[in-house]
Amino acid sequence: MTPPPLKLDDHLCFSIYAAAHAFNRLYKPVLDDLGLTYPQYLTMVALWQEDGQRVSSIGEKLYLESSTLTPLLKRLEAAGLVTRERDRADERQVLIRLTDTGRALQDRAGAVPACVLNTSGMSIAELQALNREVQALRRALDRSAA
Amino acid sequence: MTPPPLKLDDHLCFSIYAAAHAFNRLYKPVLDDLGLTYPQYLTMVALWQEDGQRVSSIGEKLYLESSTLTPLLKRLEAAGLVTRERDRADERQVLIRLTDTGRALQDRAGAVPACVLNTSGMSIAELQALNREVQALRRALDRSAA
DNA sequence: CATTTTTATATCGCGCACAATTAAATCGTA
DNA sequence: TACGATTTAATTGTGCGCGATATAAAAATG
Repeated sequence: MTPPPLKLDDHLCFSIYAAAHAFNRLYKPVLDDLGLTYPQYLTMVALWQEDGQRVSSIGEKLYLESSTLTPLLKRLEAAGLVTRERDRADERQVLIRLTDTGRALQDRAGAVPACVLNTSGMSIAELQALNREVQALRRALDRSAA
Repeated sequence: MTPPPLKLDDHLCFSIYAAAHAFNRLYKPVLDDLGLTYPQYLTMVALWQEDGQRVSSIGEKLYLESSTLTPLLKRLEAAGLVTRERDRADERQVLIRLTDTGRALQDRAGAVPACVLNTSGMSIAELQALNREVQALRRALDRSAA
């Protein structure tokens, strides 16, 4: 009486994994226009929301480790979008701040979420509802991991 | 009258992206036990469902390119789970077949989807319903990309 | 005040993930 | 048969993403 083996399409994890790739492909031309990768875009969104954050603060919001963020932030710095500066009060911390160029990029960044609305054929309400469901799933998966 | 800038949590793409990472973290200990990474697990699921596929056939099912699959399949071959053999009828094609070890691994692989049920606190019906919604989202995003 | 522990970021190694390119085999059509 | 177009997989280069570890600063401890 072993349970029947799950097929690919029965895996919720796979539909999530595949949807993440689909978003990446959809965003690719728009993000190329901004000169950003997708994780870089998320980092900029976090900084537009609150400037002058520490590396670990960004990591907590994006659920990413410093081993991922440090090189990513160096690339954003090389692109002239952010500055990386040690906090004088606590030299362990590195403060990430937007440059004028980085701040200005926000004006063009609305094209990213906009293209989801255009191409998915789903309404804002539908997208918001699904967003809440997936957020609840993530929280449920994270709870056990803690 | 520019639209207000979207915050991180307003992004459906981000909840999907973060949920994919959460699955990875949840699966990590179980997959370590099987000696597989997550994309390797998906590849094995595809082969358990249908043995003897070409590289491109696996790629179509997982939405992955040969540049991703070729090294991944070589690692599965090195682990003794699959064989890679050129089709004699058409030497361009490489047929991927399960070894006895690879087939046998399926018996222990049920632990992977099982741990979602255990830790998410969601019912099978809820997980299936969300799966269908996310699948529909992926299809909607893919349609425009074609 | 010296030692230990904790905290914050950086480094390294491995495995994806994809775009662009290459190389080889097959097919289509003259 | 010839030969350009197509198909199939492999290769290369860039950028994540994380675990393990290193380094340095700050805080806690005695």
